[in-house]
Parts: sequence; structure tokens; C-alpha cells
Amino acid sequence: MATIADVAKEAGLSRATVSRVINNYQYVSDEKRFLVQEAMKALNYFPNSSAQKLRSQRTQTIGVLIPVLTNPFFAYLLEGIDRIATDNAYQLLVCQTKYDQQKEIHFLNYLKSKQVDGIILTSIENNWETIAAYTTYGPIVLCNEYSEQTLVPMVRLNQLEGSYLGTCHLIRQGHRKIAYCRGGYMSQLTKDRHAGYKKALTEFGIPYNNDFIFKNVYDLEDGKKVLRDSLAMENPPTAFFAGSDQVATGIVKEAMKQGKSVPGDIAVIGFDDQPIASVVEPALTTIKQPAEEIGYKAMEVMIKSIESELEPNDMDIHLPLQLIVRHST
Amino acid sequence: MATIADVAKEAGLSRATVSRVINNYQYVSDEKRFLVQEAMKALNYFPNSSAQKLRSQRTQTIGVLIPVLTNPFFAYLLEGIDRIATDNAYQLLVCQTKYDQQKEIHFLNYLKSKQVDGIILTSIENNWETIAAYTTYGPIVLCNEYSEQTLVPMVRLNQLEGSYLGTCHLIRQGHRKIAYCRGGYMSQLTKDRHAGYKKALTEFGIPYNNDFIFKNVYDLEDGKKVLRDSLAMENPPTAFFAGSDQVATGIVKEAMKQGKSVPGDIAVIGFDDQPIASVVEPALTTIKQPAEEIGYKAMEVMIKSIESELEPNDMDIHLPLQLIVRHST
DNA sequence: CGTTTTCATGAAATCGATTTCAGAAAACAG
DNA sequence: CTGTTTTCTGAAATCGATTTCATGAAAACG
Repeated sequence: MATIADVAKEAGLSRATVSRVINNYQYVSDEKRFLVQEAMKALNYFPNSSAQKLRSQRTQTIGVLIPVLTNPFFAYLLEGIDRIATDNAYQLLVCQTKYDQQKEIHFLNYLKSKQVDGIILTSIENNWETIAAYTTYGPIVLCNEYSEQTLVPMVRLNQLEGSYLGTCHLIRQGHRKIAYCRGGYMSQLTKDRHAGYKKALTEFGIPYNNDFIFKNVYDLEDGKKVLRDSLAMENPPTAFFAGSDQVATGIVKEAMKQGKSVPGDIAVIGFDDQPIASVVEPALTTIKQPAEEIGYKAMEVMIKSIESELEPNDMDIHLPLQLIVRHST
Repeated sequence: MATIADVAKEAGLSRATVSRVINNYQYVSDEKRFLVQEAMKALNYFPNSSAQKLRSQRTQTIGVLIPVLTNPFFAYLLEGIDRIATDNAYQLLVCQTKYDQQKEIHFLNYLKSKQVDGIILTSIENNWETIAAYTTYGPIVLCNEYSEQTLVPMVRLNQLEGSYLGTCHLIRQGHRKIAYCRGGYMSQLTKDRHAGYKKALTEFGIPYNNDFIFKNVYDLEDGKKVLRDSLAMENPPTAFFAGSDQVATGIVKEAMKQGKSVPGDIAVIGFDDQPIASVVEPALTTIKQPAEEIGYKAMEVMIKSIESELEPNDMDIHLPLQLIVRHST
């Protein structure tokens, strides 16, 4: 593969001038510019990107840490991030953490090795102090998941309001025994959702029942298990608030299989509004999260961060959540 | 950020020795190795990855070209690729082509700029000669999509057999008016599927009807439209063979909405066996494609390619397809 | 017309690592 | 005890670009 020196020789000019043409610097005469371009074509030249990165100290690459690619919510989030990245000539290094602390640290170190210009976190596995330490090495943007601090920009939804809305909806449908399904680790997002659920119960004077909290629930199969477990209870819940549409779908499918009617016997409400939510029968009532939009904003803020154009109100961007009522409630 | 020179100074040794410790070269005395490690810790040193890549001419990065991230089939494919990549200390540069020729070329050029060590193609947008020209610059592996050549390794399924199996199944259920939905561009994969469909018809003496071929059909909404269009036909098909579970789901949902019974009035068969296939009611009969396994194999072959350990039978790996009969037929 | 800007180019330094080469010290063999 | 091989280390070259600095020519200015 030809190098910049080869091109310079071919064009009868210096490496500096070739470099100027590559980076279209304004003060190059049309004549020389043409010579360089011809030489580049003749030699089929492409600049070595590692050399460019090393010298310029810019990688035009953003690391995106996501738990799992196959979760549609994150796929859409990534789609949003990618859209803005592509428009601005940035590349994405997609890093799956699989909800693992070590992996998260490993990927954060890409900032230290200058492999990426910045990192977008869509989930948080380590405690905040650990992560905060990395802000010295490059911009970090939080999206979807968040933390109670103001050190790095965040793009988020009001999760408390989301679960509050959903729970109120269930209560207004007459339910008083409402189960709530969540993941394992109590992240800020999880805490807020939990708080919204509790707030609704409290407002309507419904006692909080710890037996109605299902933990470590992530996917469709987990949802099915939740429903089966609940039926084995002495005093089972009549409504379920799931942490994702996958889980909600699992609950609905299993309920139907067990001969229960939805929403007659059991009401279910999901989170996300993924395509699956309108496919399952009955279609899911759900809290819509604008995944792609979160991605757009996060990447926009990241670019501003890199170009030091961050404004105060970029630090905490809120996007609206929306209750979508279908037929599962 | 500290450099290798700082570490060398701190440890009272040369840069070469530090480098040897980083790359754990065997001939370094325990004493010096320890000194270097201490110095690295003390300075919180991480090697600059661009410098490493430039000097070693290895990026440990593979470019993966996929049409769209939000299509679950490709998400699972990517998941498979990522699994093997992670296990072998490779990173993935995920590149969405959005079925665009220019973008595909753009990403292939990463090979020329030595930004990636190799490229995995999961779809093909340009003609084969164009792509073949890039094999000079680094290994290319074809996965899922393929071409009738033997220049680069391929990991694929017998698509002809897949659609043949599916069509035969529909015929055996008594259908003779069978529609077939496909995308726009006639790739080899699309051609083979089409051939399998035709082959089944021919074997059972059913005439091929061009009106039953629906083109440019990709997602759920397209599927719904197909069903509506078909109902407007004078002599509508009684069965549909869809190119993906998304499309099949759209057909099923719309059929139910239009008051048709599935599979009573209309039978539908999908492709992929995505999660959605078992969620929709009635659950889809489909041709299961082992997406993750394709990803595993593709990345394994890529690594072999890079390490020049490719064997003749790695050049064309076939994985089995499977007809899964559920309730939509 | 002399002086200051602006434009255009090249030589050389630089980014931060790895690798080659050469030589010293230690281990081993005869 | 000498000669050979193996182990260990450092100086310097190298990977392939960009950037700084210097310089001369051309244009603009008063």
C-alpha cells in the first residue's frame, strides 16, 4: 500500500502539501492540488488511519457501551446513536457489557488508551465514583441510565413518572394487587421506577406488599416464570407492571396458556413500546420510551462535548414518556 | 497521559524493555518486569492504541457490515460474531450499510486505510467484481449472503432447500395458490430462495404465477400491505411464503384484522425463527436460520484467515436449516 | 514605491509505540 | 578453562501520517 511519501514523490511535491490536500487545507494552489489528487488516484492511495489518529490525537470513534445487542430497546437506541454518528463522520465501537462490571471497566479504559474520543454509557454497572474517575480521560455521556450527579451530561426519561403513570392506570382499572417486575441491580433508573410505583400505591392508599416485587426478571422466559410463580401464591396479584415489553409479553403469553383471560383475570402493562408490544394478543398497554430519540440526543451531546461546545442545558436532557393504552389492561 | 518513555524513565529502564513487558515477551528478568509493572501502576499508564496499531500493523478490529441493526436476524448474527470476537480479543467496528452501495464501498475502504484487519459481509450490495477487488487489502468473509465464487470464505445456509421445504409443506397442506414475498435486489440468496420455491411448484405440477410474487417487502408494515393487496386480487393466493418473520407476522396480523382465519383461510410461513415468531397468534411456521451459529463460524473463519490458518474446507461452510411447524399453516 | 499581509510550499520535528541489531552477561558443553 | 549457546537489555530505526517553523512570492496597503 502506498504511503504519503510515495504520493509526494509521484506528484513531485512534499509530504506536507499532500497532507494539506488530504485535509483540504485552504492555502494550496489549484495546480498543486490537482497534481496531488492525480497522484493519489494513480497510486490508489488511502491514508493510514492509525497514523492519522496517532498524530492528530483524534480517532473520530465513539465507544458505545450497551448491555446486549439482541434486546430491541438497545438496538433502537444504538440505531439512533449511529444515525447522528454517521451524519457527523464518527464511527462506533460497539461494546457489549453483558451487565458485567469488569467488562465495563475494560471498555472504559479505551478512553485511556485513546482508542475512542468519548464513551456513551447506556447502562451503569459500577458505582459512580469508579466511573467518574474516567472523565479525566475524555467525555462520557450517560443515556437511558443515569446517576444523581451533574458531572457528565445525561439524556434521560423521567422513569419515576413512567411507572407512576402506569401504576395509576392499573389502579384506575380497579386493581389493588399490583405486581412489579424489575431486574437485579438497583440502578438509579430501577430505583426511580420503583419509587413511582410506590408513589402511586401510596396516593391511592394501597399498602405496599413485598411479595408482589419480582426480581431478576429480564426476558420473555422470565416473564412466563413470573406468571407461573404468581399463580402459585396464596393471594396472587391481578395486575403486573413489567420492566420491559419482553417480560410483559411473557406474562401475557403464559397467562393465556394457563387459561386466564387478559385483561379480564390479569392485566399487564409493559415498558418500551417495542414492535412486539403490538404483535402479542392482546396488544400491550405500555410506557413508550423514545429509544431512537434518546440515541440522537446522546450522540449530539457527545459531539458538542468533544468540540467543547457544551452548554449548561445540555447537561440534563429530559425526553417525554408516554402511556400507550392497548388491550392488555 | 503518560507515555512509554515516562514509564521507562520511572523504572530506570529503556522503552524497549517496557514494551517487552507490555507484550509479555519471555526474555525479561523477573526483577525488571516487576520494576516496569510498578512504574506502569504508579503512572497509571495505558499504551496508546493508535501507536501500537501503527507500528504493529495490526488493529485487532474487524469491520462487520450489516444492513440494519434493528432487524433481529442481524442483531443475533452480530451477537454471534461478537461472542467469538470477544473471546479472541478482537473488537468490532459495526457498519450499517442500510442496503446502500456507496456505503458498502465506503466501509470496504477501511481495509485500504488499515483501519480493520478484515471485513465480514452479511449482505452484498455491489456486484461481485467490485467487492473481489478488495481482497488484496485484507481478508473478507461472506456470511449469510453469498456469491457463486470460491475466492473468499463463505458461511451460509442452503437457501434453496429452505424455501423448497417451506413451499412443499404448504403444498402438502393442500395449497396450490402460494404467494412468495421477497426484497428488491435479486441477490444470490434471493435467487436461490426463489429457485427453491419454483422447484417445489414444478415438482407438484403447479404452474408458476407471476402475480403471486410480491417484491420490495421487508418489514411488518410491508407484510400487512401485501395481505391487503392480495385480497384485492381477483384470484387471491391462499398461502404466503414470507422472506422473514417480520413480514409473515404482518401478513398474519392483517389477515386476522380482515376477519380471515389463519391457517383456515390463509396459511403463512416465515423465515428466521425470531422470537416474534412464537409470540404472534397463531404462532408462525417458519424456516429456522441459526443466526448466532452463522456468526460464530464467520468470526472463526475470519480469525483463521488473519492468522493464515485457513483450510480448504473453511472456504464454504454450510449450516442446516430447519422447518419449524407451528400454527400458521 | 516601500512596507506590511496574505498565500503557498518544504524541511524537519513529532505523535507513541514496536522491532531490529548488537552487545553484555549468564549458562552450558566439552 | 575455553568456546558456544541462551538470556537479557538498550540504542536507534521505524510505522505513516500531521504540524510547526521558516521562507519566498504575490498581493494589498498607505
